[in-house]
Amino acid sequence: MAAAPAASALAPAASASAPSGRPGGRPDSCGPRAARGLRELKKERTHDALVQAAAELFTAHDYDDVTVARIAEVAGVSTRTFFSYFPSKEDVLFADTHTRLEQALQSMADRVPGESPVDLLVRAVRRALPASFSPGPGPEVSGSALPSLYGVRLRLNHSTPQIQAGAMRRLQEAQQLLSRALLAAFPERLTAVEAAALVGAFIGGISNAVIFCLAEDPDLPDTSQVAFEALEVVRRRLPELDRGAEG
Amino acid sequence: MAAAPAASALAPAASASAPSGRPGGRPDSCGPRAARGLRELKKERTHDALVQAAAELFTAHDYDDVTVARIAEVAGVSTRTFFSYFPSKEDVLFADTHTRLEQALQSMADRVPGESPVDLLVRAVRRALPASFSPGPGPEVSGSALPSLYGVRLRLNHSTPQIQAGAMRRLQEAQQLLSRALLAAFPERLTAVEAAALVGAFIGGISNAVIFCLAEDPDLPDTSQVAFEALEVVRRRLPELDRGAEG
DNA sequence: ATGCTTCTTGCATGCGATGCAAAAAAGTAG
DNA sequence: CTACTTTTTTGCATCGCATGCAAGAAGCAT
Repeated sequence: MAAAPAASALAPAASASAPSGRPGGRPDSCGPRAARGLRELKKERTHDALVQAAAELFTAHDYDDVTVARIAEVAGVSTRTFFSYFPSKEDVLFADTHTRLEQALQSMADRVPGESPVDLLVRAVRRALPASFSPGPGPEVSGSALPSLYGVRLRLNHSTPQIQAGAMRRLQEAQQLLSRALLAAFPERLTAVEAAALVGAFIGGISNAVIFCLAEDPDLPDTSQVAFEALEVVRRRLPELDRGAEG
Repeated sequence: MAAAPAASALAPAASASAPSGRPGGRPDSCGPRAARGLRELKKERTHDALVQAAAELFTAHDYDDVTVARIAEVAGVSTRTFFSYFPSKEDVLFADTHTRLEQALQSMADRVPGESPVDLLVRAVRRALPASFSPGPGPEVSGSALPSLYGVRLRLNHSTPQIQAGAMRRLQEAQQLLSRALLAAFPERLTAVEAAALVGAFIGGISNAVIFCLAEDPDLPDTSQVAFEALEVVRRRLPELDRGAEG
């Protein structure tokens, strides 16, 4: 359908999901189906209903043609309640993105002895990539498989600047956390600039390649293929592309 | 004061500045002071007045505390008129960013014979960098020196997610154009993925390093120093950081 | 001046988002 | 089951951003 962002791919950041009121995004950790009380259970149900409703509506209509009131209506709650689950209309679209980032950060945490900084970074990125580009149902969050918010984001990203901007900002925040984690894994060997430059180079190279190719061909079959190619370019072929010659 | 974005640094994209009505951003090209009629002159004056008013207000107050109505009032026009000069409140903050991108794209156009792809890219980036990080008055647009929107962006960028998002989106669009230009400069030697990966790696590495360092120390004296360091890391030290050893 | 074009302005409208207080539901005793 | 506390939902009012429209004002030509 549409085209632009590998940005949404690598996930958002650690922003608190609960706006003001109590009914936070979801009963925090506590295993998938360990709802202790009826309260927690209904909160989870409402949360999922809102995401589900949003996914369906955004699949069928443009971003600006879907009102928060309509999402809430389909989910069976009042408009006001929506904003006690998500701080903005935009956020419901990124409800599933915390998982990938946490995976990547986890990879960063357990580092293999002989590994180089780039090794570690690449391993973390590789682990997050496949889940980021599968157009199928996103990683099931909390037992009930949510609809593919990734697919919706992918389509809305070239049609709606606001979504593209939000995706890029979240990707940026993820890079900050990854940089910090990489620096923490190699406190002796890396400076802050080196860690951040490495993370930015790999994530930036991959995401820009995917976005660029999607802009050329919106119906690109395999985006993860492009992502892995770009990864290799940044890691291996960069010196070669720095050698002068006549093209 | 504040902290985050080298993003705003590299400028925005080719988005049309005029929303709906005629009174576009500014009489397009036609030299600094070649106003042919009274119409064009007043348009330019109003445009600059709006930017000036916005810069002053955003310098003194937070983004959300400055209403469009107030900006228009200070500029001496009606609220409605603001939106015939800028499509949104956000856009007035990025009124000066087209210059740097055009500079970089221009550098891409005239390529030196023996130059490698990385050479060319680095030259283009190097040319855009200094202008991007000087906290002084931005590049004077059209004769009258406008106040430093860069400084305002820098401060608002860590306090206002919306601005950070907008800056990242514009940087992303700039990367798209740079990728296309680089590919056009080396049609035989580069694939689309390679060109995009290169651009993304360098811009991503630099911007993430600057943002990361600014997050650690908001009052960092010389951001361009960090930028050039990051550039060298991506270009030269990447292979070294890929060699396994005990840290 | 007479018209034509272009820009400005005010008005009405719709939507996103927040604060507040009342109503409803869940949880906890007794 | 009843009474009481806590939490969640809801409606309502409000504000700001943004757009469309039509009337008015200003530049501009003949």
